[in-house]
Amino acid sequence: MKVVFMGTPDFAVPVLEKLINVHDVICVYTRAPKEAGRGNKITKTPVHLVAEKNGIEVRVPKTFRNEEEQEKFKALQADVAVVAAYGLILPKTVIESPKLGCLNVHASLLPRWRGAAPIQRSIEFGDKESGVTIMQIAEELDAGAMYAKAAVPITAETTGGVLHDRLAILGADLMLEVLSDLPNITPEAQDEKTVTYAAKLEKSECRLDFARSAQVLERKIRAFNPFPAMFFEYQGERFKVLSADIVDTRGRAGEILEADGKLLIACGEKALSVRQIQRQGKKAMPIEELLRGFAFVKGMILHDRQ
RNA sequence: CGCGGGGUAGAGCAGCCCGGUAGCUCGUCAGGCUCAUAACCUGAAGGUCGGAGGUUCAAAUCCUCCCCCCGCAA
Repeated sequence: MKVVFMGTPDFAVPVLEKLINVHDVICVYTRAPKEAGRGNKITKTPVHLVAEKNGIEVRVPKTFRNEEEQEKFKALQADVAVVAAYGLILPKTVIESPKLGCLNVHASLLPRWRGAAPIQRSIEFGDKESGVTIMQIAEELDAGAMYAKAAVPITAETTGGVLHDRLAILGADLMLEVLSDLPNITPEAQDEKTVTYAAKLEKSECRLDFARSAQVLERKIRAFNPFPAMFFEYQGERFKVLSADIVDTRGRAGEILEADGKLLIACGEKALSVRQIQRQGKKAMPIEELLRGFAFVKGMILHDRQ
């Protein structure tokens, strides 16, 4: 099939790569390169790089609102468009242009967790499972009828990063399955009553608020590992906490209960024993390693707000 | 030229500002103690202080350039 692919971040890469193996990807749309990272260097998107490597035409329109861009899309005469975390709103004319429509892969079991950060939110809110959904693109965000879903369990060890990578591959495989039998599948409408929304991740929610319970914080730490990562400040330095265990101990919220061999911090309810930590300017490491050369003062209170 | 931190023994850190025999915690090895142990005691090995120049009687430390890692902001 003649496929147009639209996607931007790492999550979209496995889908694109698998599509290239099986179908005729005639054009790739992605977000325009922009200044990013240290030094603010111009950086192409992960999808952009993969497309280039495979010699596929890359288009980076800023918007689809103008007719010219819409016409250019139609002129491709694609059989189907596959969209994965593209980041641009598609107007109706574009959605309806490919013969078999536009398919989207979304990293949740819709209608739960429509929106920007479904992977992290599912872990943060203690869901027992997550998954991917292949659906039609509709004008309303993530609201299209569903072709297929695949679920994966969320365990006490599931981090945002691990789940992200797993769903990216699962989504890619499921997308290919659906494409192979597309005309014979009848999409199922989403139950609007059970819709939830996954708000995008904000830096402001990454500061550890030790007044909250250890359970809530541990889930957030796990969901936000490795990115954007929860952190606390100690003597003006920032420390990311990549993983932690819940310990049944009490203390004043934010108090360093132990700092020798382990780092135990009291929370509003129970306490957190830090496992993986990253000091600013340093690499992530097990807490025991940092503690061999760096001393936290026992009894000090880590404030949630400065 | 976005802002900033860092590269010192296998690991984690101090020392650098105010040049003068390279140090701490852990690990490793050997021995001792112990019913025993990730415990304790004694001893040992292990470093061209990221690289290259420069200043100096003398550079981990001061100056210049380069390489690598990371945090922040976008």
